[in-house]
Amino acid sequence: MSIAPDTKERILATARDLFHGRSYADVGIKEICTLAKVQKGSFYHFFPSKRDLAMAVIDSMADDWAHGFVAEAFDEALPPLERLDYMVDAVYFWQKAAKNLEGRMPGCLFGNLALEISTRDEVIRARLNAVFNKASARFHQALEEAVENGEIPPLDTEATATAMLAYLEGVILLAKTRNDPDVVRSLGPAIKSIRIEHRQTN
Amino acid sequence: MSIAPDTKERILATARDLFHGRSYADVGIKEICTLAKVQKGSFYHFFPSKRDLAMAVIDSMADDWAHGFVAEAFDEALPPLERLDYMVDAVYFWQKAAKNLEGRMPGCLFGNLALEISTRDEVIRARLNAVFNKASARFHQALEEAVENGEIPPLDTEATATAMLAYLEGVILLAKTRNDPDVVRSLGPAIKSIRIEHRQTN
DNA sequence: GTATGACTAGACCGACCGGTCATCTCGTTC
DNA sequence: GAACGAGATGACCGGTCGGTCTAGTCATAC
Repeated sequence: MSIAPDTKERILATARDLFHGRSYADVGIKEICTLAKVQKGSFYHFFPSKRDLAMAVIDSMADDWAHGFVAEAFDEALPPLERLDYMVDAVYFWQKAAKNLEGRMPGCLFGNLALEISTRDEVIRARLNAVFNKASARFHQALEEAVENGEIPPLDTEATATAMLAYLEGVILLAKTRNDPDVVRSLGPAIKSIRIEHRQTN
Repeated sequence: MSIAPDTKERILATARDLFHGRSYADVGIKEICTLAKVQKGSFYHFFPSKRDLAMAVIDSMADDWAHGFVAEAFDEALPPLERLDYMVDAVYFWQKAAKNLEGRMPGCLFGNLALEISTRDEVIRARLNAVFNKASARFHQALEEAVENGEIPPLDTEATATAMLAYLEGVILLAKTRNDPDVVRSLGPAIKSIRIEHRQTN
């Protein structure tokens, strides 16, 4: 996107786009190199293997997320429940923009990779799991605040946060299968209806 | 599983297990043939291509679903809301059994394939979408009945049904990423909390 | 008893895969 | 200005991929 970035960055960005838009297995190193205008030897100078590239892509995307629209959506200046709507909106606009560009809804890179390779690679699975845990923590914090503020009745904030993340991933999955970002907009807001009560500790 | 089924059935069953347990791209025809004790020539006698095999696998699995535990879960003799719990339980036990057998949670074959290949193959995408629509219809019917019975206040049953399916898929996705079927049991029941109100038509 | 056609068998194919490696370029260091 | 090393280059490798093809088996039909 920017002008002549470092070779490594170019590889990373290209791989990210290709993995996201298609899948890990379907994208070859040769193709990545061609699009990134990098030679095969250079590629292997920076990344020991395709698998390592995948992990770098995950880290890079997770980083962008954390400091990009996720940070915006979960801005502590926003009322907690509005953050959920913001997040849903952000996903919607992102997916819609991607579809307009490439004709297809790419879905969530992490979800895609999780279903594709987490059965085959324990390390990558753990990595993706960590990303989800971080995302879940954002929801958790928002819920905690919402309960404190009295915006919602007390509930099991941790479990509900995870459930909300699951719902969001599920909505993206369904939207991708329909190739229709509007699914995110129509189903997304219901994320606020999800509730898991405290396990009775009495 | 059964004793010496037809060659075509053996191929289908083997491919289903392998695709489900790993992924479409990661499983080669040679491997399917070996495990199914079938020669390559025989394979291509029954299936024109790997892609056609994938579609046959989807159809076969969808059929098994529809007549198997989904039919059980959504048995009209059950109270509507109990059907949701039944479905969640069924998913949990299935995933847990699979994990005990193979060490890894395979997740939902349809969800897996949807994220892996729906960006690349429009026909398969549509096929998977149809499967999801059928599943959604089950939820829809249950919700309709629940509203009629007065078990729950009126709501947009169609949108809510889709949202519930999305939630279930999302929960399975997260559980697979954690490789922990218990996630299904702990988050699953919250499916009943999801509500999408009627769009105001007044 | 021979022709037919569904099915089996497995050698074979070109393309492509992830990955290696010897060679070269070129800025930096002394 | 020689030595060095990060990085670039692209030919090359063994293996595997999905898929083809010819030959052969065998039950049935006539």
